[in-house]
Amino acid sequence: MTPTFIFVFMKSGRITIHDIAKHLNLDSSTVSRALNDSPRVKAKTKEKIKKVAKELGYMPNVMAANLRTQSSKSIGVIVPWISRHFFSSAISGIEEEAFKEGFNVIICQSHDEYHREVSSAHTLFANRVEGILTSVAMDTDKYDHFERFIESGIPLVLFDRSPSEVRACRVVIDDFQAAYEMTEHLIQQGCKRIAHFSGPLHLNIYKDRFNGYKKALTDNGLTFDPKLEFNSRLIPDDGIKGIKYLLSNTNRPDALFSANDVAALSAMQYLHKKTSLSIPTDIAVSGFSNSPGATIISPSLTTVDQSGDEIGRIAAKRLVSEIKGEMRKKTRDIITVESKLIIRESTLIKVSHSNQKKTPFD
Amino acid sequence: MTPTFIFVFMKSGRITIHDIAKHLNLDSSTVSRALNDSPRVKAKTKEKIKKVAKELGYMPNVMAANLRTQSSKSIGVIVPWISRHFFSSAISGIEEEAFKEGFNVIICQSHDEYHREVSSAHTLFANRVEGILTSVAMDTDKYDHFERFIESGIPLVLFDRSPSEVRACRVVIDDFQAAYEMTEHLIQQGCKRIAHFSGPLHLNIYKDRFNGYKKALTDNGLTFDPKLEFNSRLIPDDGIKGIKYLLSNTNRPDALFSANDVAALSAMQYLHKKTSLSIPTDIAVSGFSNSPGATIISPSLTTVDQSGDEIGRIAAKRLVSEIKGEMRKKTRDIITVESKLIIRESTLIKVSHSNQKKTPFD
DNA sequence: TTTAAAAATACAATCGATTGGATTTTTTAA
DNA sequence: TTAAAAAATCCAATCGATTGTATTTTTAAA
Repeated sequence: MTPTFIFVFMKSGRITIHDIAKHLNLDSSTVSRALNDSPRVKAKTKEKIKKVAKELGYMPNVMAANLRTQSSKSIGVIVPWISRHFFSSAISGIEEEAFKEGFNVIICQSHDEYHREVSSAHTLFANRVEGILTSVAMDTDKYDHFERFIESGIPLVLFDRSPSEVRACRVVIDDFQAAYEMTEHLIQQGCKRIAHFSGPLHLNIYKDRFNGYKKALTDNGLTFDPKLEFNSRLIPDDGIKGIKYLLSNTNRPDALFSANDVAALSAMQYLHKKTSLSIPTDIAVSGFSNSPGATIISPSLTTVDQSGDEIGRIAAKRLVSEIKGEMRKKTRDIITVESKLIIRESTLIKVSHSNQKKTPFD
Repeated sequence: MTPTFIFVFMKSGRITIHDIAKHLNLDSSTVSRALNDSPRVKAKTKEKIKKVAKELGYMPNVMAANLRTQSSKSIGVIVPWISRHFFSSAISGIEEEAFKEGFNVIICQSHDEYHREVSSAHTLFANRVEGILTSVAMDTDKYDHFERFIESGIPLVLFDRSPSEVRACRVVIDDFQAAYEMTEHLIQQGCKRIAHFSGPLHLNIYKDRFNGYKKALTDNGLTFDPKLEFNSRLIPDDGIKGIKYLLSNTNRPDALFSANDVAALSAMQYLHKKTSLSIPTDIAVSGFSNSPGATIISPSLTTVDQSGDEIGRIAAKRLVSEIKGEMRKKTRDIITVESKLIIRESTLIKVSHSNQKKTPFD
């Protein structure tokens, strides 16, 4: 290689398979096949080609390859809020899995707004993502923007908030069962008037949690009192409004099961600062999601652990296998990920042996 | 348009500019120019073309355009942990800004490991990202993997953990000043033996915080006692180890300033559960970052607010303007984002009027 | 009406890798 | 030694949009 040659390379910026081919007096097609380990190239030739490629610092131009193969090697993710712990954990799991499989992850957030979700879906479609992972916005009650992917044969996997109206695989936890167990736990602790903070009920997760709660009540001889339900979007402010509402009732509850941790935490803070009620003896409190705050608050919050990381990982795995065409048929499978009741101080009225855990402080 | 024609379109899947051109008996170059609003195409022709494009449901093939223009329209982000609140907020801000400018955001996480950071950088380079945003891993103390971008003229912007060894713009807060103010605040509260949880000191942010702390001590007539420094990676476990260590000293501190919230929070929990010391009267505690847990813990944690969202947004803005070539010279600017001392209960020994804030519970 | 200038459009190469088919080289068998 | 089979390599089209240059059409001026 002459100095002039080097200069040309430097100037043009990047090495292509043609440069390698020229170097070895071969055709670029042979170089391409060699680098892709095609059986059509002799082993010895492959070696030579790979050696030169390395020497010249060759890096394949992903865009060119993608154009030719009509594959973008990227998947899209739409979540309500990137910075919400559950979602960022899910993204983390998705990223892990996707990168392992050679996919890039393009992230969008809907801010829980329908129109933003639609526009993100458009953007991802235009970017030719090979698959979509999403947890829908609270506002979303129409699903046409997803149909487009389904019609184009682009795999779609829903996780967490996953409306059954969408014809796609769903990765969820058993919200009904988890809520049922949580409610039974409260009943076992002796609670009789158990209140519930419910979320938007057009979203299956909140509907299921609500139903699990009601079923556990009736199965245990308690009747569901509509006055003990407070429906909201479950943002911090709603927790305060909700607990205020419940306490304003003549017959206040002796337990609160919130459909998410966020609202439970702010309700607890309200109880601490503005009332003399103590948790859990006067009122037991539990949440849902096992957010980081649950162990920070005192008393620590009983909740349901749903690993965002694991859900994200599993959803991504499924998506990739659909993209690769490994699925017999892209049916509307429901993949249920294990969730777990985490009993902490906020509901432990009767201290039992099995519930006394080692703390990290010992 | 004949039915056969439609069929061909359907079958081939997607409409290209050539299809539009054929439809109107024009050349594809004219179609391309029309869709890009080139002045070389008559207004009337543009209209016709856009109308047909819409009718046929044309969507540009981003990959083809990118290949031709040699631009990927995407930027890469490498952060230690996607799911850490500060970073997910930063990503959120980055996403906002990038999408507004038509860039996709490809996310990688280093898990605070050097080799993962290197391999992420490689992946992003291979994907021809047009710019990189990063906060480096704790383990990272070599920076060659970034040089490659700089040499190739690919803009790089560091935020948060941003070693000055890298020849790139940095978006940071004034860690020295913030730590200085925090320490002075503790001194004003009457604390005399102020301990510090320091982070890895090869990272500028932790070094600056440490230095700001020491300077404030000496400026206020206190001497820095090395026994009151506990150095670690500041993970939750380190908070416990650190406070245990400090309490084992003969002369225990009356204040603790942790270089992050995580370690401060776990130290506080240890103090609650395993000692009879009360916060802030026996020992005042403060952290850094204003993580969500800071308002959940009781007493609420005094800390320094650094908006991840804003830092991400500003870093992305800068990166985009470097990509667009709007910078005169890509000098190693340092952009300082405003941070703010948030005084809460964990350090409020003397209650002053100015510090009494309205709570969201009123 | 003619012609030069300007505007609009067409042509064709290009980005870099992939891939079916054609051609050349090597191997194997007769 | 030669022909057929197999292996290795080359040729050329392709993916879809972009863009410099060439050509045609329109407009304006003489």
